[in-house]
Amino acid sequence: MSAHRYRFAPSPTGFLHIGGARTALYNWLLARKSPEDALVLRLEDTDRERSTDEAVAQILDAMEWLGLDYDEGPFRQTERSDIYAERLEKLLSSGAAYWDTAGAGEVKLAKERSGGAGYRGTPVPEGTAGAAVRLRVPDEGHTTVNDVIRGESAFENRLLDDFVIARADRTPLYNFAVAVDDTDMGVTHVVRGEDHLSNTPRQLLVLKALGADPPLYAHLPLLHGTDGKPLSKRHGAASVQELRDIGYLPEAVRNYLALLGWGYDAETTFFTTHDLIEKFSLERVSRSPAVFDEQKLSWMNGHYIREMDTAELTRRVAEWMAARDISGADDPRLEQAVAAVKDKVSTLAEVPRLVGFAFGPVETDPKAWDKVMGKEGARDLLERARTALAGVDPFDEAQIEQALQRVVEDTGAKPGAVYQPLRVAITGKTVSAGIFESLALLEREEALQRIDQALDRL
RNA sequence: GGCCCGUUCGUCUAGCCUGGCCUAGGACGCCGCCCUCUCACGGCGGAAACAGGGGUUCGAAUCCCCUACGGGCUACCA
Repeated sequence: MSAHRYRFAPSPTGFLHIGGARTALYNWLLARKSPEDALVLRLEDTDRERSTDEAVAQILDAMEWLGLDYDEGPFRQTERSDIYAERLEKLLSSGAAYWDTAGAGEVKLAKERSGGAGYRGTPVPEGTAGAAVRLRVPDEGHTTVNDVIRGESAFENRLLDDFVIARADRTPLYNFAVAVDDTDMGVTHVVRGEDHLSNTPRQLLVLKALGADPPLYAHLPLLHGTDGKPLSKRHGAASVQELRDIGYLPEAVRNYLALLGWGYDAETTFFTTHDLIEKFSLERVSRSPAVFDEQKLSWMNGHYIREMDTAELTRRVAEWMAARDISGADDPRLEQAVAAVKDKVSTLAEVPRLVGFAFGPVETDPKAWDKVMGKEGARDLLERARTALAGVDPFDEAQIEQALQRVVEDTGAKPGAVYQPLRVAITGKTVSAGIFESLALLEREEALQRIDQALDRL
């Protein structure tokens, strides 16, 4: 059995968008299928402007968070100029490539005259003003892309231009550089976005000129936004960094991303990463674009949170809070707080939102106050609840519940009429964790104090 | 314009290759009911799709053709 080498090539713009993350994930899943396979990370950074070291570091950081490790790389295009120079020379001396002075305008003109046939240049000596290197494309035959997902697509050579593979200063262009890297790095599988399908014949032509065997290609459908337009930076594409900030779990993101454009069977929705590695296959990848739907991600994330061990979840929440200087990250009651809201949240960010009251002063929402405290009998019930709570010992959920239920029974009030004023008094909001849990979390002294404060205001 | 790719519920998809088991299945979302201290969670039920038109066939979501629509590429960007 031979080893496979998968190539993942993000643009290091400091921004790993959802589509890129999915491509990374698919490559990673494939490369992890067998121990001898490898994931090669090649960075598409001919564009020096955007690919600063900092931007590269951000991409790598996002991949690490997602749990996508690589075996070789990151290879930066800017650091491989020797290799491209050598291959370029080889093509030039064999006549497979030549210097030509035509610019975009001339190419367009020539194509119009020839009725749409591909542009063919006239070789000039190196150093001629404005000359760049073009690859000689055959006039006859087809260049056929054999795609694992889409099958065969044939492109007529006659219609393809002799395209530029290097600038006047011999720096390589994308279609050349990438093909050189594929052979040079021994890449066997290229799994990338569909936007590269039309570039593939050009890369195939370079490979052929170099006398190299092409890798296996798989072009994934693009990802679209909720408006049905392709996702792009200026088009509200979420990045994995943003997903991390909002409080998504990497395992949930992996699961969700895997399902964007791929399905295993009619009913399986949840996959452990182990399952994914085992079950994922390119043959089952969809051919049409998928829309990134955060609602479903959110639901799935909630599922992962509920399934997670509370201690582990607490660790994640603490880490998330600490990274954002949110108070309570190192509070010993955090685990108790997490347990109280585990069923209610769908992201890590919602945890401090629901239990933050326990880790800092009450911030009373005026609307909540008016709505609840303005009700008939609110003050009286709050007072009775206070009295009942003062005698609870130990001050734990079970005892608190008993005591408060007695208040409900004795007064004949609706449970909500007793609990809501209490909730507003101690949390400042109408929405929070369960009232018994919230009270216990606060502990008696603090709870009573907050109730007294509320009573004073009433 | 040329070339290439695509089109199943609002969304992600199963089914398509190897026509009949599809009165098209599941999930998110939505609506209703139940549970309930708020919000959630959970349970139950519901509305909701084969882009259109021609063929082939006893039979087509599945095979063929056309049209429409969407997208990509067509840079001395990647």
